[in-house]
Order: sequence, then structure tokens, then C-alpha cells
Amino acid sequence: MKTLKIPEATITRLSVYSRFLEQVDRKGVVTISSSEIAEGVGVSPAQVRKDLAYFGEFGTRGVGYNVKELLHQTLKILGLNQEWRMVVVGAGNLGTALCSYRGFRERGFRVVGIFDNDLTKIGKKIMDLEVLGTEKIPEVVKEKDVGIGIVATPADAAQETADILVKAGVKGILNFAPTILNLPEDVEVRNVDLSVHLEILTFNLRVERLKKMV
Amino acid sequence: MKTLKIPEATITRLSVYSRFLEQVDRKGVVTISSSEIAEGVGVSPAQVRKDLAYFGEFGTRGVGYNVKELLHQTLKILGLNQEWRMVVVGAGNLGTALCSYRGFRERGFRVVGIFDNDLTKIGKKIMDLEVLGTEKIPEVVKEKDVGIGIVATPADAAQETADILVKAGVKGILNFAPTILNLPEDVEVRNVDLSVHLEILTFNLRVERLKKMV
DNA sequence: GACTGTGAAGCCATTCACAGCT
DNA sequence: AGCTGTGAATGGCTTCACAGTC
Repeated sequence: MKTLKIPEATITRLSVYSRFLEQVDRKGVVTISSSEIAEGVGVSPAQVRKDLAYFGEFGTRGVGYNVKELLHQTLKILGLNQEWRMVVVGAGNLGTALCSYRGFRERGFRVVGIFDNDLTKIGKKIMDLEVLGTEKIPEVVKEKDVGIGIVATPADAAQETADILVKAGVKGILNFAPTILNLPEDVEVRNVDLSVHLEILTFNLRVERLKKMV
Repeated sequence: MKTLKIPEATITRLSVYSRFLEQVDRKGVVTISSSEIAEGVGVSPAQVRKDLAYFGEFGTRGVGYNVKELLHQTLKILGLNQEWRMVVVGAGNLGTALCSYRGFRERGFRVVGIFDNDLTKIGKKIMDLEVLGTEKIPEVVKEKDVGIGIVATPADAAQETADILVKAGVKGILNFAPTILNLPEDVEVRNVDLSVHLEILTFNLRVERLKKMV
């Protein structure tokens, strides 16, 4: 197959291009060049072309890319021409925020269930959802055809939570807990570690400071 | 200088090693080998050694690394032997969640101010902080010696917010809004785009499905 | 014998530079 | 003339393999 072995960085950028194209499209722009995309998202024009070329020939030589068409293609590549249903486990501040995060909805991700073990949280309403006990996870995952589980629990409950989600049948997990999850190979896991980002930031800030001292 | 040109991936992993070492240390383990660290965080032993070697010789041949000592070193490298003060702009669900996120505090990041433009939010208490109007940003940044600003506003307010933060004097920005920020070179920006992570996940899930069809 | 630290090799991603189309 | 698509060149990160140390 041709689509195998695409750099993950390419997918990350594709996602960014895609949203940039939405912005541009909303402004009514019809055609765009690789350099304009590059300029808009902060990468090189060659990079944009190479990334797109992994998936096909979407442009016209001498002209550029049709914005609507390219937007459509990027969404399709990313699997966003369908709705993805998700559940959130952990109804703390973070879980609540993710549940109501507009950015998800805008890209076709819909939270259809939120769960917690804490009795004081069960029964609470978040958006149009009621917080349920974690024992209800399998039921909801099956009934609502949920593909993705979001782990927003404290670190020490994360593994257990992920196990329940996988057993219930989710295919992908987005993990916000600061732990490495141990899961079967066929489950896609992505870790979003908020303090790692801050730590890279502080590392770089220190390096900058050192450079200035030279 | 020797410390220049360290792969960003190395820093990311260092941050993960560091937290893993905290766990291990709490269990009372004294010595650890590169393979044990590798096992624990899901990378290769050679990778662990190479990453650490960028910064010095922390181990003992034939023995391994002293857990406490290595933990101390990683924290120092990441700049976590000091407290970092931050402000959050945007007091919506996400801003509120970040404000009270325990993972930050545990690693020495302290939120000392939260701001919003929305009059219905100003005056609200979040943890021990009162939501202030964004016009107060410069004052707080100066008085509390704030180094990092977190942008948790909607996308269309993000650039403006970042500009205010930079003018107020923050050195680093953690951006949760799904937009590319245009900022001076000497400001460190990191984008945490929550839907990008989901989109990589859905892309990979689709690829898996395709592979299985072959 | 066990495990680190590291040059060298291998691999992967990005950039270059140009042929090919409009 | 302008811009895409792409093989070739470059650069950077990861893995290998082993010398060095305990």
C-alpha cells in the first residue's frame, strides 16, 4: 500500500492546514498556493507540498490549490467526514472542560457520555449530559457506538479506567493523566501531558537565558 | 557551548523520565538501570542513555543510576528547581480547569492570576483567585513576577490576548486556542491543540482499519 | 557479569532544485 | 511566468555495538 509510513509530523501539520483552510475558506478565498499556506501556518512551502503529495495530487501546476477542494480532502484524510462519538471519564474540572469544549464539536467530535466514581459528582448535569458511575461505561459505549475514550482522571486511576474503556470496546484513547498506559497493541493511545508542554517551555526559556549570557 | 542543539524529543522524554523517577523514588527504589527506565516509559534503553548523556554522566557503569540523584538532575535540567508563576487568560471551562490543575502545582507551576473580558465572569472566585478584567494583566504580571502566560480564550481572541501578555512581559506562552500566534522571536510559544491530538488518533484508527482489509 | 557512555551506522524527515504542467 | 510534484541531497534523530568502568 502507498499510504503506509507517513510521518506523524505530517499528520499533525495536515490537521493544522485543515483548520487554516477553514479560516481562509470562510473569508471567501478560492485558490491558495503552497507558500500562502506555509506562511499562514509557519512551515516551509516545500513541506506543505510534500505533506500533501503523500495523499495525492490536489493542486494545479502554475495555479495552486482550490481551497474548498483541498479542505474537503484534508478532512477526508483525517477521517473527519464522519462524526466520532466519545466518552469522558473523570468529571473533575478537566473532564468538565473537555465535555463542553467547542473545538471538538467543530471538528466532528461529540461527547456522548461522562463518568466518574465520585458519588458527589454522579447525577450532576454537564451540558446536556448527566454524570454516570463508571460501571455504566460498557453499556453506553455499546449503545452509542463510541470509538474514543478520554481519560481525565487522576494519575492513579488512569490505568484502571483505560482498561475498562478498552474492555468496553473503544478503539482509541486520549489520555490526559500524567502516566504511561499499558494497553493492547491494537488500541491507539495518545498522551496529552499538560505539564510536559510547560516543561519544554521552561527548558527553552532557560536555554535562551544561557545563550544571552555568552 | 555544549548544551545547544538538543532534540526537542529529548526534552519531552526527559520530562517523562523525570516523572517516572518520582514514582519510582516514592516506592523507595534506590538504583535504576536505563533498561528499567526504558521499560517504564516505553522507549529503548539506548535512547534513555543517549538522552541523559546530552547533559552529563549521571550513572555508574556496571551499576546504573541513583534514583534520587537522577531525579534531581532531570528537574534541574528542566528548570524545575524554581517555582514558575503563570497567569491564565480566559475563565471559561478550560481556563478554570487549568487554574485548578493539580499536575501543574506538583511540578512547581503556580497560577497567580486569571483574567477574562466577560463581565459575568469577572469577580468570580476560582480556587483562591478572583477573576480579573484583562486590563489588569500588566499590573499582575509585573507585581507577581509572572514568566508564563496561558491562553485559554476562544480562537478569535487569542492573538490579541497573546499580544497583551507579551507586552506585559511574559517570556513564554502556552496556547490552547486553535490558532497560530504571531509573536516576537524571543517569546517561546507552545501550542497545545486538543483537537489535533484527536485528529491524529482518528487518522491512525482509519489506517489500522485499512491495514486489516488487506 | 552488569551496565553506562559514545562513536559510527542506519534510518527517517526536511529541504533543495528542477522537470512538468497551465 | 507561476506554481505544483518529486527525485536527490542534506540534516538530524535513533539504534547499534562495543570499549570502559565497577
